[in-house]
Amino acid sequence: MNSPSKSAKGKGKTMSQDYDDLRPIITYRHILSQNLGVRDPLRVIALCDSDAFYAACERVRLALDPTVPIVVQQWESLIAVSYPARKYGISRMDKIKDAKKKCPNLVAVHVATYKEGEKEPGYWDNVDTRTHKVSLDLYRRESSKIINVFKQTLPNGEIEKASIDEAFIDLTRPVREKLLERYPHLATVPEDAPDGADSPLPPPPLINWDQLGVLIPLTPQDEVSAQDELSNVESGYSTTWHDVALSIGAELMAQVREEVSKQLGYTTSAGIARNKFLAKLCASYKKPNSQSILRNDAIPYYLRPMPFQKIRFLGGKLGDALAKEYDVLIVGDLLTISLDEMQHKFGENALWVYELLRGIDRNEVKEKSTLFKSMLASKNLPKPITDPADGQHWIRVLAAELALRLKDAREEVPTLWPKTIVLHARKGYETSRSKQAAFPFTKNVTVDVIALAGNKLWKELMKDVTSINITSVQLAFTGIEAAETGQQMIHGFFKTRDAQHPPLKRPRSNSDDPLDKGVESETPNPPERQVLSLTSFVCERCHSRIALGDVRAEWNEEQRASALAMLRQEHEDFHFAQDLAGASHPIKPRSSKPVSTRSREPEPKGITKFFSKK
DNA sequence: AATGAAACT
DNA sequence: GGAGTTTCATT
Ligand SMILES: Nc1ccn([C@H]2C[C@H](O)[C@@H](COP(=O)(O)OP(=O)(O)OP(=O)(O)O)O2)c(=O)n1
Repeated sequence: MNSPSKSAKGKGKTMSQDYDDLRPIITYRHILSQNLGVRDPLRVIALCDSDAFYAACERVRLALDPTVPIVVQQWESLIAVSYPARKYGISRMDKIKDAKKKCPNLVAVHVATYKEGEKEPGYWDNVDTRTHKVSLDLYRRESSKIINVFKQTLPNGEIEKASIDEAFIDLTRPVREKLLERYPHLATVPEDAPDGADSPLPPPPLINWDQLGVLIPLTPQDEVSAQDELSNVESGYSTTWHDVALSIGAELMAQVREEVSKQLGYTTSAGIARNKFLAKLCASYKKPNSQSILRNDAIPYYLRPMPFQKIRFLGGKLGDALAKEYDVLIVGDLLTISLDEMQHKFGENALWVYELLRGIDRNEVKEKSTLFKSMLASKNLPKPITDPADGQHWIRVLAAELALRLKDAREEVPTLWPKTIVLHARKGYETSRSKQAAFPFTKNVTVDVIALAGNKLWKELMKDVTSINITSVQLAFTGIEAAETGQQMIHGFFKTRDAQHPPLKRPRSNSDDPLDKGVESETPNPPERQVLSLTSFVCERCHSRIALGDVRAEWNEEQRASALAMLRQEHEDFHFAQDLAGASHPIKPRSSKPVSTRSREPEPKGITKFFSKK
């Protein structure tokens, strides 16, 4: 089947040819190929989204029954509302007071917060936005647990974390495996096939969609009819092999979601379709705790009446601009705009918008787990900082968060390291200043090391400034990279380092803090005083004494210890860098193909920057 | 390197 | 609509 015959282009009418690739011919070659990527006619993509995520996390943490109406509170407002609570008409951004009015036995949990002096977030009484900082750590951790269940359940599925509670899964491979397993005759090209491997597959079987989720209807009539193949047959619909693929994808997703539910207690909603965009869009067709399947032939009916501002990337200014420019709201209305016309008005963006509207999305599901990411902790200050000295406090809180997060991240990828640290400070609305610096390559990224670096940046930021009125502080790691190949040496580095500095067996050593190790290792079993007054150390490798260049009188012991720890780490990094330079060169990343069409999610561009500096 | 915008949860 | 993230484009 090829595209429908061309019909004349008319104004104000959407053409059936707008959706012209819904039933591509599928051949043996297709099913036997491994790497067709976005051009695979049997591609199956899923988007899985956790229901009322923050609320679910708190519900699980508190071991509450899933039916209790629970809500996550942030100051006086709500940021997540469980489905049971939604039954009472409660919505996000209701005030907690109103919510309680609507549902007197509502369970309200305030988000965990960091507060002054505490290294870890907690659930405190009397939280206050002026003194506390919201912590999303629980949700991040639960999120990564869910991702791990995905990975473990679908060893062959490519997984891309899309947000704290969403992930795309490329099911194409596992689906094809099952397809061939279940229909082994597809694996061999018949002798009498007219075009050999390029012959079309034989007719597909009927599908029993029971238990597989909700089918998004093909037509208004289909909407009211029973969801089975028989009725489809009667209405003239014929199943495709891609439908079969989708149904297998749905099976897999049902399994995965069941695992998440069993292992972790979270319900999820998923969308299953031929590409990311459609998977995402149809995931919200029915929630909670459900999954929806969008067959290719259902795309036009589903997409045309869709308000396009619901589409990812069209939810913001671009969507507004489109709506305003053409004075329309739904996808169908935009189909009348020619590509040329759109390119004229929207340049760069035009092509992929044009394609999106037609259900085309060429983006791959790419595993980007932790790679290529930055890590930012920030705090808006309702009560602005006016004294530069007060910056320290918040920087320390942010540093604590970053330390925790990096530690968590390294549990999965131990060789993760941030190349730079950057501090932003915003005054009022607009006018933000930032300052960045290289971050030492070290395993022991402690609160102190981060805070010290942050404070240094803060000072640079604050100097040559008379009046300050900081309303927002942000501390971030950027250029976080994982050493992948040829990294035995880095593992080695970490190991030797630990071996060289084993925790000394001192009864009440706070051995949790690697900082202690370093200091102590230079002066075994020293009296506390002595340790605390050190301002230099002797390097075991080069036997020189390395001293702090600048010891400030106003430093307290903690600050001094931090400074020393950082100095030591910098010095060790220096040695490590030398070692590296002498060793065979580590990374050469995977191929980066030049193919890429303009897309909103550009292909990885500069992976080659890896280790490029000497 | 610094700043800012945009999009999203 | 608040708070927090992340990425990208521009300067
Ligand atoms: N404007 C927003 C949107 C979301 N979130 C947070 C709270 C949500 O729990 C989490 C996930 O966002 P979703 O948009 O996926 O919404 P929910 O998971 O809460 O509900 P749903 O079941 O509709 O996905 O992100 C937020 O803080 N602010």
